[in-house]
Amino acid sequence: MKARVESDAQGRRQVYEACLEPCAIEQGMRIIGGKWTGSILWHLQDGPVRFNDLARMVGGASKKMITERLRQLETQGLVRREVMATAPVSVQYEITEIGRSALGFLDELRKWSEELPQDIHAASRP
Amino acid sequence: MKARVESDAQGRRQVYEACLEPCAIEQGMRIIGGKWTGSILWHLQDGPVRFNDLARMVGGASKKMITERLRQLETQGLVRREVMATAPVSVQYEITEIGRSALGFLDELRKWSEELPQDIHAASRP
DNA sequence: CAGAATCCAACCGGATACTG
DNA sequence: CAGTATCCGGTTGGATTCTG
Repeated sequence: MKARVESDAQGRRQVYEACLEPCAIEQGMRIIGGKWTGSILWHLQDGPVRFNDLARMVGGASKKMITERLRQLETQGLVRREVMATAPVSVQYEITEIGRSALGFLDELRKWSEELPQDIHAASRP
Repeated sequence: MKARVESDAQGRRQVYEACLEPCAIEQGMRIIGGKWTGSILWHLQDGPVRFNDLARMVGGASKKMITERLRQLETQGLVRREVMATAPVSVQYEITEIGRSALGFLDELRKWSEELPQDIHAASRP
């Protein structure tokens, strides 16, 4: 999992590349690190939310983005989609148990992020 | 921080958009969610590492990427760069206290990712 | 060794307009 | 309401080559 650098008997350095592929951290980031993904899961933690409400809750994201992320989360099994047979049609999104299992460190991330010196966020813009 | 959907006395739904900007989760992701960023920090946790060693440890990343992420982490104060006056020149990268404070949930992320059903990772490719 | 420079194809994501 | 379709500029990131 973690690569090491050591020196052999002759003092030559050697890199043990134990983290070639797949790296769990990178893999995990590709699941919940996408733009808006974390926010979407976060806003689903208290129960099902309808599409347009979700789009409003995740401030700044376009409906196109919300749709794409939701589709991805659905195929990954982190979110469940339910169509209510009403008129006009209503669609609910609900977090699954797998999705819920990510909320723990999403909260860790939130706390970490909030406690950072403010200028760090400023320095994070391209 | 978290948006809510409620119904008023007349039964009309209302979205309280408490998560407009800045959203701590998104902000945090923009710091450590970048490609290779997590891996870089992860491989610095046991002490300073030289540039080329780091490039080998973070499997799959080009030197260009490693450089870019390291520069970003440096301006954000998560990583410290030290040039050793040797010949040929040697450059060390060391994690700072702020950077170290991220290792906690990076490890949470790693554990979460490792315990996921394998096919989820497969479903995460575009 | 530790990058910088350049090139370029692929992808991302916002804006806008349209639909059942 | 809950999307889909299309356009399109900007960014990303790999490959390659060069340097002190």
